[in-house]
Amino acid sequence: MTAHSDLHATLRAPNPGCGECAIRHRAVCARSTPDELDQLERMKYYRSFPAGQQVIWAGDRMDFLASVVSGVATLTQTMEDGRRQMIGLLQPSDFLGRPGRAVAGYDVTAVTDLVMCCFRRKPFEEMMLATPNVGQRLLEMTLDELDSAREWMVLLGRKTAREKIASLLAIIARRDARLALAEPSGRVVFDLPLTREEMADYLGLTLETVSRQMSALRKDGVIALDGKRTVVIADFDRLVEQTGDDGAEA
Amino acid sequence: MTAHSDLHATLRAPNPGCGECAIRHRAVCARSTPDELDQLERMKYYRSFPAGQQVIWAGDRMDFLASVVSGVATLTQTMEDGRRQMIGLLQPSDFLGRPGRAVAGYDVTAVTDLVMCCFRRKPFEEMMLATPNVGQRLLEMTLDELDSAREWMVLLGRKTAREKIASLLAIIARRDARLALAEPSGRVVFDLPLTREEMADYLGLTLETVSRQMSALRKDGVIALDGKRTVVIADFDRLVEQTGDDGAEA
DNA sequence: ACCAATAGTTGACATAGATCAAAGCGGTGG
DNA sequence: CCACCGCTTTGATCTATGTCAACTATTGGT
Repeated sequence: MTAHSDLHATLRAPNPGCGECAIRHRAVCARSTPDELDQLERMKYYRSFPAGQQVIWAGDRMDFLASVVSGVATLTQTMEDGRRQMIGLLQPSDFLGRPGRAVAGYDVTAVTDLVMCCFRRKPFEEMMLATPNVGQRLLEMTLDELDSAREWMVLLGRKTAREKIASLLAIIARRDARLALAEPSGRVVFDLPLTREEMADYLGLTLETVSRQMSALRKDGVIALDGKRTVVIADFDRLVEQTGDDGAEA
Repeated sequence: MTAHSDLHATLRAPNPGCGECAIRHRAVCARSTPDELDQLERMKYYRSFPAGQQVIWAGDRMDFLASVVSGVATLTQTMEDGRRQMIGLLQPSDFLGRPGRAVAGYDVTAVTDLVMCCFRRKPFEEMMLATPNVGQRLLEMTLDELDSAREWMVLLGRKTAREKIASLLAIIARRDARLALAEPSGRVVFDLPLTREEMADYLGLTLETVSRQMSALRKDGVIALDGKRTVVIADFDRLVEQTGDDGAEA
């Protein structure tokens, strides 16, 4: 949980220095020189969003680009008749926005309390032209995102409901482990940041199917639930066997 | 790789100059200076592949990066039990390979006769570090690919079989039109570069469902077929209505 | 403490698309 | 010219997942 003061509103939070930043070594700024960090420092501001709040609507003008500092945000696309598909899940150090395009392509929502480090668009884009480090790092990050989007396409196009759920759980477990700099194995415990409906939007399923498959995995002893949101995995490898892919994946 | 030389094999084609290159203004080299083009000229070689030939297998070492000059190639991922999902469709000017990672992540197949302009990895990567134009252009192209991967995720996760087929036809029609620098509208005619099975792999369907939906669209007068592969669209807007999205898409 | 609201579960039933099977249709090589 | 092969179409049936609906559990407000 994070600082927000009044009720439902976006907050401009105080501006920690890049030196102490938790995502310093993974974010767009990972390769920036001290001099560049100074510049970034001058164009940046923190914003917080409470869980559930919309960060951006598709079609909105976005005058900033940003790194997620803490919390989780989703990117979703909604069809005219209301069908929704999640197309991205932003975690700490992930980047939001597209240099060179000021109009958002999709909805962005804070699913947990969220803190973002926002860069004013104009100076950020100028910096990308003037010096290579940010751009090079962003290319690398974008290639990684493209890879995971492609893995996601396999999930959406070819996996069964059970495999989809297992894959999502494995992804979240891996991400949590990564923040702790470990590879998950054996017993793993984590909190689901998503509701059943959000999981369904992620997986191209209905929330009922998600619920049923969670129950099935529980009945089969692959997972256990502590409350609705805390997931206990007795044996991580056993979970990975249910994902349909060969374990060697990212 | 894969230098092999005989009958059904890859051909090293003569090396046209960048000056006359058809994809010069859209490919990774779009922003390169004459000086940089000279450098690229020295690190590049053309290769041709006949329709149906595998360009790369997932896990192969790739000592080059490349632009598609002409023809169409697919990127596909195969699960252990044989389920396949197409995760990319490379058209002229599209880029293949990942700077900084020499191992292919997925299978690449020529679905039509294919010509690629290959760059030796080492000098290409050095050039990306030394000068910004290639890297900046590649970032832009990668962001575009990420956008279309995300559109694709919506298709895979939420569209009906009929909408998927209509979407694919619209995408191919748009691509063909783009090469002729026009927006499709009214009557459009094009050749499908894919078999029914490849379409199915693209769309997360079976080939039977693809065939049935093609027949249904034909019966409903949305499309007409001339042979199996030539598609005639009487009214492009009518097709777009069947895609499920609001026409304003890329 | 209670109520209302939100999130999740479970059941009964419907259906889009998968699966299994057979047959048509062009091409190509003998 | 025929036989074969890859591709496609079409039909009959099956099934995973969606839909609709009722019920339960949890949470936060008064």
